[in-house]
Amino acid sequence: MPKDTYIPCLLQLFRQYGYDGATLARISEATGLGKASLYHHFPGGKDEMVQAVMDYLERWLAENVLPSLQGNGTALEKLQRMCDRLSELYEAGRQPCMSATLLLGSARDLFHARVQARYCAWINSVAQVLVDAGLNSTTAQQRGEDMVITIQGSLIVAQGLDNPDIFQRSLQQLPQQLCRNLAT
Amino acid sequence: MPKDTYIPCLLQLFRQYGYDGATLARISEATGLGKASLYHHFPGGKDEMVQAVMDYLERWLAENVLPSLQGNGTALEKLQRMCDRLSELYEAGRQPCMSATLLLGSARDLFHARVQARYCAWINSVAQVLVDAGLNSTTAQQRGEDMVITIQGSLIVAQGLDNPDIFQRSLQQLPQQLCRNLAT
DNA sequence: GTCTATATTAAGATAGAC
DNA sequence: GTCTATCTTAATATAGAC
Repeated sequence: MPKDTYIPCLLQLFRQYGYDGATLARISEATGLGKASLYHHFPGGKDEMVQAVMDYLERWLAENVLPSLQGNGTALEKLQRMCDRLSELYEAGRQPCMSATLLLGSARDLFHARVQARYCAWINSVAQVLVDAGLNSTTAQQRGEDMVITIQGSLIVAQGLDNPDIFQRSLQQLPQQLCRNLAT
Repeated sequence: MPKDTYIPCLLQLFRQYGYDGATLARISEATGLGKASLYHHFPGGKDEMVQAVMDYLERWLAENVLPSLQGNGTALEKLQRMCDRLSELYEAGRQPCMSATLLLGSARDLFHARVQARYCAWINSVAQVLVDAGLNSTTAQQRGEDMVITIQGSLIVAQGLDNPDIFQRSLQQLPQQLCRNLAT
């Protein structure tokens, strides 16, 4: 089997258990591959597995999330489309975010630079939508940050209260929050 | 030395490295105690260490955060005082939250129930302040949830962007957000 | 591309001296 | 209350057959 086959499975393990908790024993069991086979596909070990998942996620964002911000419609409509895609990615609040899991653990330094770059790109994309809709760039930047804050926070609280609805409610209110005081 | 001496050090390790990443080797080095001494203070091992840190945090919240909600003043003033205390706890955004770190890792099941109870208590306390100020209870509950969402989310994003100012800005805007459309 | 078998290191945990 | 020494298990990783 080509190694791409195992990426969704690896995503699942790393976002649920974190870098340390996703042991080769668990990975072996979940993928159905022996440890030696895993090293055949990923000679760099877990480090390379995480990088491969990040490649996959970056592709997914580039093909699904960012285009929803660039199509037709008002800023509100664009952000609503984006939120629909994010709800898929996080399975309506049932799944944590891998980047958050990696930031909060011993592997932070390994992956921090890449997570930071992705957060920046995402924030800037949302800010650009708001600037195009007439908002000043300082406020637009803040609201881009607020978007990631709300996503990440509601995923944590959904985990903590064991209630995915909290994520869904936050996501549903988010586009209007980001577009408040906007002419369009 | 009494075992309480080591709690702040343990808090630091668990919130930074998580349950798996805070190895006995690291704990031994940071506390200056040998492994056997650690088991003298905490016979239950890391599990008991985390529980002791949670005891400490619950005491800290009960003595610092909750009283700031029960003193004199408007709802806005109460929430501002609470945010000042939280800024101390998270060292102005430079430190992650231990409960989030524990929720996003392999030890989730061990500590989830206790984290859930604390989130609920905290949300209810804030909701009560807003109800007392005239808000209906459904909206007050939602805003209590929004408070934890904003705290947790801004701590994650502060870590991700390596910029604690994001936490400080969110915290500074939070009380007014929670009190919006309020008569008082 | 997958396996069995194994090497190596580090993890959590305990015994018993001081 | 702290230590050294040790045990047991589990972790990452590799060699080499099929």
